[in-house]
Amino acid sequence: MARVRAVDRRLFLLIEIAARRLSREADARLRAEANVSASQSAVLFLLLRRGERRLGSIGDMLALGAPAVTGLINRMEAAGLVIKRKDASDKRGALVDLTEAGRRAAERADQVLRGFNTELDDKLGEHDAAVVYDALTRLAIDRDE
Amino acid sequence: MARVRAVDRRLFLLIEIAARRLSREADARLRAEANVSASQSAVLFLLLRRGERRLGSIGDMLALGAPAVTGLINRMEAAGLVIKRKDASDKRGALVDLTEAGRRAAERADQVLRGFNTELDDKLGEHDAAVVYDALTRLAIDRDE
DNA sequence: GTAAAGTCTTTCACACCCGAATGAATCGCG
DNA sequence: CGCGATTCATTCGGGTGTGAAAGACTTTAC
Repeated sequence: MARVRAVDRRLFLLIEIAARRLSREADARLRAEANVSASQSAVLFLLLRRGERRLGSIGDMLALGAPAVTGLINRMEAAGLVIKRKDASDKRGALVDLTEAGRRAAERADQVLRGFNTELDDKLGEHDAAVVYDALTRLAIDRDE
Repeated sequence: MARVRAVDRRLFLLIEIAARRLSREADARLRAEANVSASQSAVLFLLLRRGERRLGSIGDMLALGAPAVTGLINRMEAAGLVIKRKDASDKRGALVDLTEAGRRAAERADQVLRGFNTELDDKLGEHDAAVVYDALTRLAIDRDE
């Protein structure tokens, strides 16, 4: 039904379309099975694996601007997934960490996305998945220095 | 500076991050040089190549839901880029077409994105770019039938 | 020590996307 | 023909993103 090829050959537009489709699907599954959004799940995974972090660090890792992180974390705090506290060693900043509920949600979300990712890998095949992963990593990394 | 690899190995999250970075860059260039947004440029290219279309058709091609298309087209109409008129043969629907200003903006935007795309291709290399293009196309196409 | 510059987060105004619900027009089938 | 199902677009409420500007704090330089 979708006629993606017809739209344009520009890689940038194609990535946007693919990202939109995948996000919609992933978001629906995550909300249904783990009660979190796709954006929230990225923060949960980050905190689960790397522990407590500053807002700015979260933004660097997820390629989000500061206002986006502020809003996302505030909503997650209101949902009881994370707690935010002032950084005693630098009172400009704030540290974010998982709550117990956040940790459980992260683990449920991990299961959901693990399954989703397996489906995507199957669809692409081993070789292509590896190339895509590597290529997107190169694109996602800062160009400037 | 960006530590994308550290975040997660899940393809879906990586695509989101890459899409965000590329969109930010493309959007900035398009606004500076063609005075349109990245989202608007996708509609402009579609109309330039394929001519007048219904709102729903635009949504199908760009993987956008109906409310997103309504808002996007309304903003573009307010900016003088497109005109919307009732479809005489089916009064439920509306047809969207480029204005003269829209056509000029589409051509400027095309130049901008052509250059951007060349940079991306150079960064990826010919083989990887082809694989990524093909893989994303498969991902972007509807899974269900 | 203090003034200037830099860093971190928030606020603001707005673009852009979603699902759900609504209204308008058409289609399809009895 | 006529009425129920379908389709197309819009509105609504809300999440998620942006750049610009402001506020709080820290660092740097003199």
